Amino acid sequence: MSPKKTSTAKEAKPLSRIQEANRKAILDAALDVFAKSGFRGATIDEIAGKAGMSKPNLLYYFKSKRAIYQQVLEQTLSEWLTPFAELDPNGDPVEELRRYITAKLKMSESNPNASKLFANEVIHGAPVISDFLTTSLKALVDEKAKVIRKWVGEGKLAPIDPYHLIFTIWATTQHYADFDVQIRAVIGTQAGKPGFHEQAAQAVLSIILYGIKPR
Amino acid sequence: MSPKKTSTAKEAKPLSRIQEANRKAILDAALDVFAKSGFRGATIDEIAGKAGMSKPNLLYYFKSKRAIYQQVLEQTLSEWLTPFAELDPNGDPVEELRRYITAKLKMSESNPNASKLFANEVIHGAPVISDFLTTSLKALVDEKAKVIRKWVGEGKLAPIDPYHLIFTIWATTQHYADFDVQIRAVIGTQAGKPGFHEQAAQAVLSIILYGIKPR
DNA sequence: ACATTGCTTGACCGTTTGGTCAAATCGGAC
DNA sequence: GTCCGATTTGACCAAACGGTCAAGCAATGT
Repeated sequence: MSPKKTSTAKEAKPLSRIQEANRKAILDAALDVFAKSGFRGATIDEIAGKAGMSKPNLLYYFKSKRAIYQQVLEQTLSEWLTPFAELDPNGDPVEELRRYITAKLKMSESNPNASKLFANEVIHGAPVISDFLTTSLKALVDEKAKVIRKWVGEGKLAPIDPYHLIFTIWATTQHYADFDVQIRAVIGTQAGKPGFHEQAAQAVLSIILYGIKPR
Repeated sequence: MSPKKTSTAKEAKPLSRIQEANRKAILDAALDVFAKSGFRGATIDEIAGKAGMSKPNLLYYFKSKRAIYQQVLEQTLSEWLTPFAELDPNGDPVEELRRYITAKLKMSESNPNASKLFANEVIHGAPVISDFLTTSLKALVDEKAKVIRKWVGEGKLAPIDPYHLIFTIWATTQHYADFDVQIRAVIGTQAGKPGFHEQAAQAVLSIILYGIKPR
C-alpha cells in the first residue's frame, strides 16, 4: 500500500538487512532444535547458540520461545503443503498422484526436520496449529477430495474414499522422514546409500498404484 | 548375602499386592502423560497426581523419571509387536496381511497412546530404544521380510520389496493413532462415529491390496 | 504391647530455563 | 568526529522441575 501505515494492526516494518539475516539464522536453528527435541525439550540457549548469538539477543528478535516456534511452524507448513495444493484436476489422475507422492518423498529426504516438527506438533494435540487444521487445511483437503472423487466418478481411479487415500499418502511419505532412525536401524547400511530413496519411491508407488495382490 | 537366590544380578523380588497395584497405576498414568507431553514435557508431579500419590511416593517405586519411561516403553513395545510376530508363513498371504492390518488399526483405535509414545521416541532419535531397534526389531523384521519374499516367490503376492511393504503398513496404521487430531480436524464430526474405524480399515485395505488404478 | 518392616509425605535442595534489564557496543547519517 | 538509534550481552530473577531426606503412619508377626 503506502509507505506510511495503513495496515489494520500490524506495522509493515522495513526489516533491515541485519534483521533479515538474523531472523533467518534463528528460524533455521530453531527448526533443527525443535525437530530434534520438541517444543518443550528445546531451549532458547541452544537455538541461540546454533544461530550464533546470545540468548538475550535472540529475544530481541522474537519476544518468546513460543513466538519462534509459531513462526517456524507456520513457515514450514505452507511450503510443506505446496505440492499438495498443486494437484491438477485437469491432469491425468495417476500421473498427478505419482508426481505428488514422488515430490513428497523427496521432501522427506531433503528436509526431514520439517516433517518431524509437524509430526511432533500434531502428536501432542496440535496446541498451536489446531485452528489452521480445522480451517485452511480442512478447506484444502475438502477441495482435493472433491477432485479425487471426480476422478473416481470418471473411472480414472478405482473407487476409493478420497480422504483415506490422502491420509495414506501422507502417512507413507512422512514415515520416511519421521521414522528415519527406525528405518535405518532395521534395514542397516543401505538406508543411507544414494539410490535408497528412489527405491523407496518405487516401492511405495507400486503398492499404492497397483496394490500387493498378484496381477 | 541373600537368603537363597542365586540369580545373575537382579534379585527376583516377590512384589507385594500393594506394590503391584501402585506400579500398575504409575505405569498407566505415565503412558498417558508421556504420550501427551513427550519425555521432556512430562513431569513426575503430573504422573504422580494421575496415579493418585505424591511425588516422593512415586519415586519410592521407580528410582527416576527415566526408569518409568523405560519401563512403560518396554512394556508397550512388546504388546505392540505381537500381531506382527504372529504373521503366519503357512497362512494365505493376503489373508494374513489383511488380518495384520486390521488388528493394527484396531490397536490404534483402542490404545492410541501406545502408538504416540513410540512415535515420539523414534522421532526424537530413539535415545532409549535404539538398541532394541537394531537388535530385536531388526531380527524380527528380517524374519518376516523373508516370509514375504517367499510369498512373492510363490506368486502369491505381487513383486514388492518386503521392507517397504512393512513400512507402508506401519505408517498407514499408526497414522490413525498418531495423527488422530489432524484427522478429526480435517474430516470433522464423522471421525468419532462408531463405524469410522471400520471404514478406515476398509479403505486402507483396499488401497494396499488392490491399489488405486482402475481395475 | 511391642518391634520391625513397608509405605507415604511435607519440606527442602540444586539445577535448568524462560525471560528481563541496564549498560555497553556498533553503524550509518550528518 | 559526533550523535542517535539499532544491536548485543553479562548479570540477574523467578518459576519449574528432578530428586533427596528425615520423619510419620500403617501393617504384620511375635
